Amino acid sequence: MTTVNALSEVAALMGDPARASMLSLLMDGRAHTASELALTAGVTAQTASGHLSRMVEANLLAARAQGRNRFYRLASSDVAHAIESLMALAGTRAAPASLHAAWRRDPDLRFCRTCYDHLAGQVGIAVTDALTKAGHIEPKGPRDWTLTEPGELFCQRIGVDVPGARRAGSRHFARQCLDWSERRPHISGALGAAIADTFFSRGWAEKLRRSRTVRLTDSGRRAMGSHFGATLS
Amino acid sequence: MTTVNALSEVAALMGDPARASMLSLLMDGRAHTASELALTAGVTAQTASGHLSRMVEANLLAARAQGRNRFYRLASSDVAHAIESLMALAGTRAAPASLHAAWRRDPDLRFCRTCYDHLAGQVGIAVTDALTKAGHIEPKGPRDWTLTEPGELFCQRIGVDVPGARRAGSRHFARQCLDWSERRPHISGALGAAIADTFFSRGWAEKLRRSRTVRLTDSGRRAMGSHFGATLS
DNA sequence: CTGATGGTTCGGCACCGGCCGAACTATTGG
DNA sequence: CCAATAGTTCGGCCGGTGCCGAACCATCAG
Repeated sequence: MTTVNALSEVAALMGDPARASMLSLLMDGRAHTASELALTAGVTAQTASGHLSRMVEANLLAARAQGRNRFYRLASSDVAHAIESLMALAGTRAAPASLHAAWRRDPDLRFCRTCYDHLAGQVGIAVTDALTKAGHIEPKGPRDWTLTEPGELFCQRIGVDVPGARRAGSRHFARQCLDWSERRPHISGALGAAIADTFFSRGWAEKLRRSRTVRLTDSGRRAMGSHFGATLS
Repeated sequence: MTTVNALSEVAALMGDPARASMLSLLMDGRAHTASELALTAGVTAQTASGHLSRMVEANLLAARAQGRNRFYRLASSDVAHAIESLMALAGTRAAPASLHAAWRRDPDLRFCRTCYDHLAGQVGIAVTDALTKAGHIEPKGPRDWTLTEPGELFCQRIGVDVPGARRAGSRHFARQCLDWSERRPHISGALGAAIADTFFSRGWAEKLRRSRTVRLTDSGRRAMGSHFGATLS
């Protein structure tokens, strides 16, 4: 009963095209201003303002005032995860042919992107697969992983701040997040974020402006081979 | 762009209270009739019918007609996953399956009964699940199974007359029949009947008079364990 | 202080979509 | 063949909500 209402309320919030556009943009994990979000949603500022306050009210978004701007971001990685799950569903919808075309249209996004604050797409999957294959992470429960002792050493070696990730409050440490383009779980949670940080700080990857797309640098490609034993198409 | 629309469309479907109620009920993984879903959603049959066809259209649900009922179930585990993610956002856990009054009224019938000439109820489901899990039968088409080579040997070993079943005229050989109490498919058709015959002729089960209820004998319970690897409540 | 920019609140309009009554089809059982 | 039950389609009503114009705060630059 109550859970039903909660489900419909949350889903209804995501079900409006304008709000869905905003959420999509915010999937890059960054904070965006209200006017920026209004622009991408194709509505006026006052309409966007209404949408945004409703989503903050429902704990989908978090807002932060800075100067005369207000920045909005996803409230938690759980929100990002739910959105990814819905996008995965959209992939199964009717007319697979036309949808395939949509995928082809954005191969870079499928190759590597941010999902909230961790890596997704083929690169995210490749990293996750490599960690699994090497025994660095092991499934624990239906939606989590544990970092094994060799995994801990490996992370230390490539410069992932594991202690920092463990300190990350009540956040899940190593979570499975369903990748909508690859349709398989990649690693998220505090550890997933720490790994992504490593990719960016070591210059293995860089965020493209105004997009969730991430470009893997040449040194990033070499790192994928040497550290993760992965060959990317 | 395309992915945004897809996101909002899927979310909007889940965002209606009536549809959310239906999806919540279907989270038990079983198939439910249209009228049952209408009842729990608190809408009339015609309204429910509209909702259901829209969700089938969007590949959220799968429908199957049987007799004069239409059974609806979640189209895939991905759908269940997405719903659970949304529920997690609201901090509420998915409610456990609600028990139907009919189940409590006749637990024996629910445990084991004949469905025309084959076994149904928990035992029918357990047999079917065991055959599936062991790779003895495999789904073929929307409503049939094929008997694999190991399955053929297994049947021969426990004394199921497979050649006789194959000879059974124009009748379907191995058919999926939706179980009324378990709401999941069990095996019917000529092979299902032959399996039931084996249960009766080997003294594993016996029909109760003036009833569809079937009693599993002690040797039947042992057989369920040894041949089918199933533990029954 | 004044003007400019970013953001929110308010009020009213217009449209979408959920709902039901009524009528119709299909299956089952007697 | 008829009655009962399950389900769908059609048409029209009505409420919720997304939208914008206008007015109203807040911050910053000069």
